[in-house]
Amino acid sequence: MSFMNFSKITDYALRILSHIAKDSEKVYWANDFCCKLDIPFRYLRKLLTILSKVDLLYNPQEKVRGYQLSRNPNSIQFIYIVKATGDDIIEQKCFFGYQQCPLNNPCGMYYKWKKISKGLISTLESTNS
Amino acid sequence: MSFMNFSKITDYALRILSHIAKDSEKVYWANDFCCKLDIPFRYLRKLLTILSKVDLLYNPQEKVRGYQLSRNPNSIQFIYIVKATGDDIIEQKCFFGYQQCPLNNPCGMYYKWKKISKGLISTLESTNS
DNA sequence: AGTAAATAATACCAAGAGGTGTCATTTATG
DNA sequence: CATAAATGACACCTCTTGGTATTATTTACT
Ligand code: SF4
Ligand code: SF4
Repeated sequence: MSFMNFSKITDYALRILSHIAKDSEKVYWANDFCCKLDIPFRYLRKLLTILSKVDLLYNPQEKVRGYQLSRNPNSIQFIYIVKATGDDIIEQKCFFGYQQCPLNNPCGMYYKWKKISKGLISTLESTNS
Repeated sequence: MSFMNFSKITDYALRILSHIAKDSEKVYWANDFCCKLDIPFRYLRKLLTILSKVDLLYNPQEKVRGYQLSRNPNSIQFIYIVKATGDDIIEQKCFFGYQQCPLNNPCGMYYKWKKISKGLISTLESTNS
């Protein structure tokens, strides 16, 4: 029952990385996020380890707790976060949800949908955390 | 794991109504759809009764089987179908998925997201089955 | 050293979407 | 009228996402 939505996990990842980017020198703990970002604490903790594994976050030093961005915030495009958390941004999806187009020629929605899709993707590519 | 997707039921409804619109005089049976439109038969049957109840389809005459559009195909905008099958197209959704914006001022994504959202909605409004 | 706190790992749980099976009813058709 | 086919209604199932609980481990701090 949704349309222009990311999955929850993507929403949360975007919130976290965007929040960290505001002060990317600081070392953050799970506690720093949960209240401000409206993410259930246990789920947040799970998510943080996921983000570490896909190399968006890391523990800054050996034997030190907490998280930082794994690289310069300017180089983390939103689209990378979206893809890393599993949302499939497909360049051109069928408006009717067909896996395989049953038509021989593009239907009336083909170009309109493509245009929207392109705009969306380029926005996600041109913005960073 | 999805982004620019409708729900399955919306996809199916779009396929059905779009298919009927090609020859809106004909009276259709469930059988006419399932093979061509790639919808599981039992689910299709359930969906057809739903579409009848929300007044997108109707049984053309009393005591006659089958389905037709309930009105002129030109007057059935895609956005109406999308809404009727439960997908919530909200005029302006938060990019980060917040229910309530935690910021005082619009964030960097506000206007970009709004623009995409508007384009999407106007496309769905300006196209019909 | 000893305790508190942060994290990792793992299993489990809940709700909803998508899909199937069954049976009863109703109409078409011979 | 009798039979086949289409439909409606309803229960049930499965899989994924989102979320919780538990336990163990590791580091910070006194
Ligand atoms: S042409 Fe139309 S039906 Fe075919 S894949 Fe493109 S959007 Fe889908
Ligand atoms: S300003 Fe940004 S964070 Fe606030 S509701 Fe709009 S998109 Fe969401």
